[in-house]
Amino acid sequence: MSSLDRLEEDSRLPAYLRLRDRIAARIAAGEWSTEDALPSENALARDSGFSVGTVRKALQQLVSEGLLERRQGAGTFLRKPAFEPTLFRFFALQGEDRAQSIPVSRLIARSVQNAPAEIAAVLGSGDCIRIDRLRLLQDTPILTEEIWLPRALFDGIEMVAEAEIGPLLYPYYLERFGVFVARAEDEVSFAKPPAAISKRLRLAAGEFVAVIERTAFALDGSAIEWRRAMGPARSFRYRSRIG
Amino acid sequence: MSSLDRLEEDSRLPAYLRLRDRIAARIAAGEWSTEDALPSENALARDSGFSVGTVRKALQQLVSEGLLERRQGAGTFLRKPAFEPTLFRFFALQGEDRAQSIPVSRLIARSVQNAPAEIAAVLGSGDCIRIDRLRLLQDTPILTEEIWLPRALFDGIEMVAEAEIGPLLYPYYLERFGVFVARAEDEVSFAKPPAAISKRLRLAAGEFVAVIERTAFALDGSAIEWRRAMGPARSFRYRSRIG
DNA sequence: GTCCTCCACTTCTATATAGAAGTGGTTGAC
DNA sequence: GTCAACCACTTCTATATAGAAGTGGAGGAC
Repeated sequence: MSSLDRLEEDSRLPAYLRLRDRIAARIAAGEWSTEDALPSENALARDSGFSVGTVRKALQQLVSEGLLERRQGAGTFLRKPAFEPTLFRFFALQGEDRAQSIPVSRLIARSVQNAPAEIAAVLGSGDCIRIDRLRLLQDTPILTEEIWLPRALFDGIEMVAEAEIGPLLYPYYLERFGVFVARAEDEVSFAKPPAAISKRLRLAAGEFVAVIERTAFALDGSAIEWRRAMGPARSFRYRSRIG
Repeated sequence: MSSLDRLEEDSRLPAYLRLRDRIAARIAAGEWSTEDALPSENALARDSGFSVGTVRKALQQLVSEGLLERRQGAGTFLRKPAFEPTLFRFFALQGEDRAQSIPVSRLIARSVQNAPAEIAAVLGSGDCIRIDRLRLLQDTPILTEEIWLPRALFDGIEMVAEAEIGPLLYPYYLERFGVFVARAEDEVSFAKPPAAISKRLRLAAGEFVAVIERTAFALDGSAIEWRRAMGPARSFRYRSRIG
């Protein structure tokens, strides 16, 4: 089931972009694993029929998209993007020992559902899977998440054993479903939480939460995931870089 | 007073990076205005003595840094990064008419002050100018800002007529002081405001604020400005893009 | 005036080539 | 065994050249 089949090559596109697409498809198909060198420029040029310069441009493109990294003298390597750490850094631990404690994920519920209109509009379809997840740090609830995935891409994820998924979702999306998260957009706000959430996070009465609404996108720009995360506003800290 | 003088060219750097630095210096010196075309690749190659390919690489570098944009057939142009719009988009107007109302800036106080230790550490000097500013939308206070600038770079800004500064600071930094803001780091959190702030924003008793602490950096990576903005948490919305 | 064609100019694509710079393993001297 | 020299291999820099693709203005047909 090569991903190449689905890829109708647009001949109006310049050669280096078509080559980029072909390599990206092979990456998505899992042809190379992380920390494993891709073929060299010369080899790719020979195999593809393009010149070395064109191959370089295609590879450079993939580097700028964050898919590959190249090390002079050593080779070209797959780069697994590290999204989750940034998300978890949102909620800084109050006091002392930050380093030693390990965040834990617990799946609360998974089901096939019709997404609300706004979410369906973003994802392009209302036929969705909903995942509810709680993340804890030293048995203290830090973050509750509500995650919506289009069933067309992630069919079956509601049945997988929890242990198989692991604490990080984006790498799992890639490995199991061939879906690569290229970028995301966050929207941060503050709100009074519904009673159920308040209880789940063990908040004091009237305590506010920070709300992070995130839309994740694939390389081609289509939306892949929508999620809403909430955590105690008191300990909230969101870092972001502009420009 | 050409910025070139201060720039000791590191001869170990590859040619395209040295050329990049030279062009960046000319940009920072204000040689070209926005929406004004830079010299063509051919012209730059002739003048600099490098080949066209090397010039292209230097320009491409500046594009990827967000300083320039190139339009095929038309030319290479300065790109003024649009920071302030993003900052103002933080606080969405609650209800109806968003488009037609125009945000207003009002300077509350300006003075030469010794910065607190944490801020001095970031800016590299405690000898600072402090600006307090209030931003309003339809006469409603939306955001109060406390801005710290190193006096070495911005000496005299505390005396300038308010009308001259205008509502946007970063363009003014560039025009008046030759300081170019290349990127910034934001940190968003949630807090109970001091009484003075609460009053200034006309908040109800016990109402919380969203806090945005921003450090702005120049091209060379040095910190140029630190600011803390606060606004009612209720109407707060922060957008950010990852990856 | 309005539209069309053409032209000078821009950036972009694609190729070829030569050597520099860095990496990692093998080989050989000691 | 240890170290250094070497080597095959990688990516990176730099140059040159030819033509494609897009822009914007000038000049002519009507």
